[in-house]
Amino acid sequence: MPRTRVDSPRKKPKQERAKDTVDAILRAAAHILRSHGWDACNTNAVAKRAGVSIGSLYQYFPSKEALLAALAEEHAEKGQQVLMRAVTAASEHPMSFDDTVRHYIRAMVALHAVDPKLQRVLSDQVPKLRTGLNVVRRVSKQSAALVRGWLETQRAHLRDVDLDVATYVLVTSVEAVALLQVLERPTRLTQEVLVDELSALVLGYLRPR
Amino acid sequence: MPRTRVDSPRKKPKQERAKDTVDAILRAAAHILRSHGWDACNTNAVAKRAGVSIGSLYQYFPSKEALLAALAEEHAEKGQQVLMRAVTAASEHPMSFDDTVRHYIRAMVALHAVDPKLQRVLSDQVPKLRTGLNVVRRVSKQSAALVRGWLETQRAHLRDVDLDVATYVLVTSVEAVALLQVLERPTRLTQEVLVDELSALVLGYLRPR
DNA sequence: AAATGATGTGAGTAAAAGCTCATGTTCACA
DNA sequence: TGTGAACATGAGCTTTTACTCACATCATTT
Repeated sequence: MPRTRVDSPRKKPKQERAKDTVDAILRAAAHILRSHGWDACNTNAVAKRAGVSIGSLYQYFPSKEALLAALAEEHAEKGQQVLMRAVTAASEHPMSFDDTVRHYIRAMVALHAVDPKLQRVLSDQVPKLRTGLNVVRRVSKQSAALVRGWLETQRAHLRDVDLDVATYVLVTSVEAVALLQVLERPTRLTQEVLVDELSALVLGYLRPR
Repeated sequence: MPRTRVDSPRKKPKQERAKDTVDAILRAAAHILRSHGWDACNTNAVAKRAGVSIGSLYQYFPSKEALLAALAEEHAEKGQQVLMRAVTAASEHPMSFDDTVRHYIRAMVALHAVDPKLQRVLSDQVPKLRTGLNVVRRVSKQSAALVRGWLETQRAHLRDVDLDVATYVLVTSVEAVALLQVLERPTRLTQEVLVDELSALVLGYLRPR
């Protein structure tokens, strides 16, 4: 593997056909990640699948890393939108503590059910992209902040617990269990069951004895 | 990256100095994984760090994959020993339901505190080793079976729950949270706190309302 | 229509990394 | 002390892959 770059911005597409090119490249990268995994996702293969020349790819992405980072950001932003919709829905229809938890967990499970293969590959491999504080990291920080903020308002329903610690424990375990949807799992572990179990996990953890 | 092999067994070391060589190679691979990660762990670097020639490495490991699989197996076996010690300790000193949970969780947290960097790299990357049903997979199956078996004996203390599903949820979330020890985390999340929180998580999940 | 810039091409370069093999060295044992 | 087996060496082969560049084509402006 030769050196990889990371730096130096590249052209932004200005014409319509250039936008199509960029999109074809991102679609192709996503497809290869899903179907053949991270290691198979090399720039030549992406260009070929996208039906463009390797040169075109490097017109818009300065490096392989930048391409994958862009894809990860796109994916993360879609995820954030799903979450934000869940937040506004929750604020418009006030519910009980328990129902609110279920509501958010349902959103998380749904989030990981969209393109789960890609989700898995990205969450496995994105950490090693040395692209500084990127959108992905920002989104997960925001999610954590969201959880923490909500916990703060619900202190009355909670056992005595350090909110930072609780946020970490919750975010981590919910994420890990929701990601299970991609792997081999007991057949009975449907999406609905997953929502039930994660709710039980979270509520049991937060509830005073 | 050229073709990788996977197949064809290689010599077993018979003399003492050959055992030293093999060990040096494994130590070197572990060190590089810890300090520079999976991608930096190439066979040439391993051989160099081990102070042996690349040829020697290939005398004992038919491929890079075989080397890393061997390392993973070694690590997994150490882990299994820790767990088995916890099991026998628990059977020798009968405890309450809650204390038993804490006891196992303490063992899990301790397990992940031993060489946590290596632990993290291996659990991130081992899934993609196409080495069939290997020791690693066997160990995690065994652990799950252990948990499931124990849950079965404790039905009386449990809410009504599908044991397969519960096992999955517990194993996954405990593993994920225990792995947090390696990443950036709130400073207050010490090992002791981790044991407390994971116990709360597990007990809250299993306890009838 | 000429000029200018945006977009597209793909053969080719260079470096990294897995792995081989011809050859040399050490050890066990007669 | 000689002989064969085990062990060790490292230059170099080969494939893979990130990336460049000289050039061609398309779009827009004047």
